[in-house]
Formats: sequence, structure tokens, C-alpha cells
Amino acid sequence: MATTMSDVARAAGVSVMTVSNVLNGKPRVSAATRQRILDLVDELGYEINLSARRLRSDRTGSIGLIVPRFDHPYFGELAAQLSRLLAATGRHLAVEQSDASKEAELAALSMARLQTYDGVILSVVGLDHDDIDRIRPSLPVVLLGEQNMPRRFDQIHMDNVEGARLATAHLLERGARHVVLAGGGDEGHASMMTLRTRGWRAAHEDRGAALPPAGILTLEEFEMDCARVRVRDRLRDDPSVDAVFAITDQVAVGAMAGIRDAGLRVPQDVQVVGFDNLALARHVTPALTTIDPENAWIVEQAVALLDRRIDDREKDPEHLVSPVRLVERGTTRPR
Amino acid sequence: MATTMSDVARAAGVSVMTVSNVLNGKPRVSAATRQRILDLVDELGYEINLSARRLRSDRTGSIGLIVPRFDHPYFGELAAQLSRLLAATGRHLAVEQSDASKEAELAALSMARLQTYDGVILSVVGLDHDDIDRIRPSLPVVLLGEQNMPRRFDQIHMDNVEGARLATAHLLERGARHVVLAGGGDEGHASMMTLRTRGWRAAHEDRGAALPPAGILTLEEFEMDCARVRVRDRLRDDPSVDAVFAITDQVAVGAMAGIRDAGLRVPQDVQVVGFDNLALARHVTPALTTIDPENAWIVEQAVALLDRRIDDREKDPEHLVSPVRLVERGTTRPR
DNA sequence: CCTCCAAGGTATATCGTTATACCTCGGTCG
DNA sequence: CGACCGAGGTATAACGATATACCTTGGAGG
Repeated sequence: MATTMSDVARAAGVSVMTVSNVLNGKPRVSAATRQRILDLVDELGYEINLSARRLRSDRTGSIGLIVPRFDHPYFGELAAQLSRLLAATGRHLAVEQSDASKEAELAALSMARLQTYDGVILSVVGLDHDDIDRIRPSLPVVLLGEQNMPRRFDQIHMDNVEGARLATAHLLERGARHVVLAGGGDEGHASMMTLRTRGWRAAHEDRGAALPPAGILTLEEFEMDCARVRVRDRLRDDPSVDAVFAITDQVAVGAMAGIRDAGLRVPQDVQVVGFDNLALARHVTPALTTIDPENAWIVEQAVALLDRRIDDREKDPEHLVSPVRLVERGTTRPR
Repeated sequence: MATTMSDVARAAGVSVMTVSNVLNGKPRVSAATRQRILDLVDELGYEINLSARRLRSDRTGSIGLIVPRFDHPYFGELAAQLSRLLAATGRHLAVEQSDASKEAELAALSMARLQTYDGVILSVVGLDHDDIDRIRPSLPVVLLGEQNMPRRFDQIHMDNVEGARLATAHLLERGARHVVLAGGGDEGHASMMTLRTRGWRAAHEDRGAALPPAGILTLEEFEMDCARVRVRDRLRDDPSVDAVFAITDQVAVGAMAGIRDAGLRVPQDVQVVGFDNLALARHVTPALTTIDPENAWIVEQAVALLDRRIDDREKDPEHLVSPVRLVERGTTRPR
């Protein structure tokens, strides 16, 4: 049905290899032939079959980004930056969700799908060590996020502890006495949540401050909805709370809504700091003080790591930690 | 390097076809053999090569969603819903950005990439008629968004005019005298922008109200940033403006920030209505009155349309219009 | 005049699956 | 007891591209 390379070759009166060579910019073709073939490609509307190319040669020019959730702005922003960077080298990004479908059959297919990319950047939030360990070493992969992942992979993680510590220290410094942690908890392993919780604790220890009683508000999901309800209820029960460190900006935005639901003001009554520095953070009112994970740096390093791995699949894995930075805005009080 | 089907077959002492049959749930295999093969698949860590499967049989179980921007929450939410729905039928979603890269070579590759999916849902915002028309008819495609697209495709569009009319009428009804349109304009063809602008006009005509002078605030992009600045500047220059209909929720959130930058209050001084009903809309303060495009309906219909098309590639194209609905919240004044 | 070479090409095998057609049993039925 | 059948399986040819090795020219150099 569809036009193939042979169709083009036949029309041009050459062999398929010549067409292939033209399309891949290989040298052994005269200028005249090259042009004739390019014209025919246009005329016939020929499109290369990437499955066939991949089968034979292992190149598609596509990189995969696997995220836990499509509807999480952090990953949208990450994808956009990644896409821009890859475009510079003529590559293309496809984003997939890591459906945590526990049905083995579907999970297997997901693994197989990864092989259709030249390389994969995998945000491992919510995935477990063993799932990841099942990935074949032949596939270039960079892991983003959690820290308890198989060491054999190249990986980048945020400095979660430091970020949380900066955020919490900032609140304490600005006069907060009871900084609750929205979305905290301890999962045992070094997950994003565990680490940020650790940073929150550490900031208190640093200043010799006591943790507030029941200071951790656990959340089903890091969503605005749950955060809003949880924070509102807590403030109604416990007027001593005067600051919220939210584990993500989304949680922070939810928390801000919850604070207002409780009839309190940000930052006069309750201060808030988030984590992620989403585009949104600058535009809520008041603008959100937050921790910037330096996404540009992460994205750049991820691609560099991937390229080095594609280049040499045997090289030693590298583990990078991205810097973090406090961005002071309106949800915390001026000094 | 990687384990192939022959490796499994050899290990099991059967032919590749038997392995293939097992993996595809075909009937002619004894239970014992089936189990033996499944065990070996596990043991050898075999993963099917989807490029090969696709080359031979045109099935990958992946559906593509092409969006104009990764970092636009509307599409994130759309993707998440779509993904959930497709998972129900064992399929998987990959999201790509339609790089408007005008380099012909890259554009060609993008077209080719589409062919690696069983079907594609294409948000055509920002693409032009001729680009779309280049898509081969053999690929099942559903178009989302703009209305000036080749009729041969199945497509769904929002009722943009009606939504904008509802939004504007609501503002006028709540006492607004000068409703400016943030992000409006007329591109000539029936783009989202043109249509919503038309709805804004229509609402004024319906009530015999005059359009405010210079009532359209054009925007480079439908982003919070630009909207904020534009709205702030306008309000400073022109205190007569008492309402903003924002062409998207993102623009609305930017507008709200701009209104506050100008020292005014929402909704007491300036009312705001958005369009999209993002998750975010409920959580900003005050909560955003907006137009709900019934994404659930859109997603459901898109998949249904795609399935019908996959089933019968010759069927007549269908053009659907999604219903819209006003969601009243806190950025407009109570009756 | 012969050798050699580069430029411009071609023929063929191959990548890993699946569709198709076929083969081989042991049993059943008339 | 022979014909037939279904269950369980196999051999082979695609699918559309690319890597590899080779082939043909028309000169240039000796």
C-alpha cells in the first residue's frame, strides 16, 4: 500500500541501496542521481519505515522520556526543555507514562517498548528497584529521581535533603515556630519523600528547634486537592501552625488554598515554601517561595550522560547530584 | 546480543512459530508447551522486538498523541485521561510534540514517526492545513482542535464560539461594562483564537452591548507571563476595564496576577473568566470561573473515532463538536 | 598499451517477527 | 479397516530497510 524504498528506486531506475544512501547522506552518489531521487521522494510522498530501519540498524532518532504522570506540570516542563535540547542534535522526544500496571503481561510490553528508542530517560518516581533492574543493559538509560536504584545505571538526582533543608531553614529564619511538612513521610528507602522529610528534620536540628507535634501531614498523592483539604483541616484543629513546607509546588498551591479556606492569610498568618519552581509558582498570589531544582542543568546532564552511554555502553556508570537553590518570593515574609 | 524468539524456541525445542503463537495467545498450542515457553521467556528475560512485529504485522499497541507543547497543562491533563482510557483496552499512549521545525527534513521524519503508531490523535493547534494534508490516509488519525482542517479526517472540536459566548455573557450579566479579551485576535481562518474572539463579539451583540475600545489584548503566546504584563499595563492605562475574558485558564491565571500587580482586586474591581477548566482553576485564589470543555467526553469520542477508523479505513469521516459548560467560581461576582 | 584506481553504483544477506500453507500423528466413525 | 479429522506443530516466505562485498566504468600514470 504505502510507498517503499523499492518504489522510489524503481521509479528512479537505480537500486534500493542508492536510495538508501541518498537518504542517509552517504557519499557514493552523484549529484544528479541524488537530486533525481530527492525529487521522486517528494513526488511519490515516500516516507521511510522507521520500524524497518530500526530493525536493521538500531537508529530511530527518538529518545524516550518515561514519567510517572502526564498531568504533573513538573514533567511537562522537563519534557519541554528536553525536547528543545534534543532538537538541536536532530533528535526527537516521545513521552510515556510508566503505567504501574501490575499485570505482568502489560508490564513486559512496556519494557519491550523501551527498546524502540535510541535511549531512554527514566523518571523513576514510584517505581521499584526490581522493576528497574529488569531493564536490559543493552539499552542506554539515564535514571532521574530516586536514589535507591541499581548502581549500574547512569543517574541524576536532585539534592533533595539540601533543598528541603534550605526551605525549612528559610521558614524558621523568617520567624516560623511550627513548620509542618505537607506531603512528608518516611518510606524506609531513600525516596524523594523520605529525603525531603529528612531535610526538614535536619533544618530543625541545625537550629536546635523542636519539630512541631504531628508535624508531618501525609498525603495520598502530591496533588492540590488532597493537600488543600489536609492543610485546611489541620489549621482548623491547630492554630499553632504558622508555616507549611510543601513537598512540591503543586502541594504548595493546594496548601495556599487550604490556608485561605481556614480563614488565614499567606504569608501574614501562615508562610509557605514549595519545591520545584514550576512556571506556575511565579504567578500564583502571592508568588510562591520555592526551591529551584535547576532543571536546565538536569536536562543538559541527562542528555550528555545518555550520549556518553550511547557512545560506550561499557563505560562506568555516573551518578550526579543536581544543585538546588532557594527562590524567595511572596509566600514568606521579608526579613 | 539480545535474546530473540529463536533463542527461546531453541531452548524449548520448538519452532519460532510456536513461541510466536504462545506470545500472541493463538490456539494451536498444548498447555504443557505453552507453560514451558512462558517459563523460558521469563528465565531468559526475552523481550519481543516491537519493530520487527510492527514491520511484519502492523500492530504495536501504541497510540500517539501529538501536542503543540509539552509544558501546557491542558495537554498534560488530556494525555492523562487518554492514557487511562487506552489502558482499559491494553493499549499504551506516547506523547510527542509537533516541533514546528520548518526544516523540511525534520518535518519529514516527524511524519514518518507517526507511522510507528497504530493510530494517532493529533492536536492541530498551530499546524497548518497543508502540513496535515500531507499525512497518508493509511494512518488512522483523529484531529483535535482547529476547524479549518482537511475534511477527510475524523475530527473533534470544541464549541469555541459557544464557550466564549457563555463566558462573556456571564461577565456582562454580572455587571461588567468593559470586558476585554486577553489573547484574542482574528487569524482569518477558523482557529481557536478566531472562534473564541467571535464568541466574545457575539455575546456583546446578543445584549446590544458595545465592544470596549481596543478590547482585544493580543498575546504572543498563551502563557501566564505575557498575559500578566499585558493585563497589568492595560489596567494601569485604562481604569475603565472591569472584566477580563481570558482565552485560556493559563492566560486567566496570568491576568489575575496582572490585575493584582495593578493594585486591583479580583473580583471586586475586575472579574475574570477563563477557558479550559484546568485542575489548577479550582485552586487559585479566588477559584477561577471558567469554561469546561468536557475533556472526558472528548477523550472518549476520540478513542471511539480512532477505533472505528482502525476498523474500517474507508469509512466516512466524522466531525464532532464537544459540548461546553460554564463553571462558576470565585473570579466572578455572585448574582 | 597495460595497470591501477576512484567514482558511482549494484546484488545479496540479514535484522526478528508473523502469515500461510503444510505436515504428522492418534483416534473416531461408518 | 480405511477414510477422515482435529490437535499440535513446523518450514518458508515475506515485511522494508541497511551493511557488506563486489562490480563496472573511464581515465591517469608509467
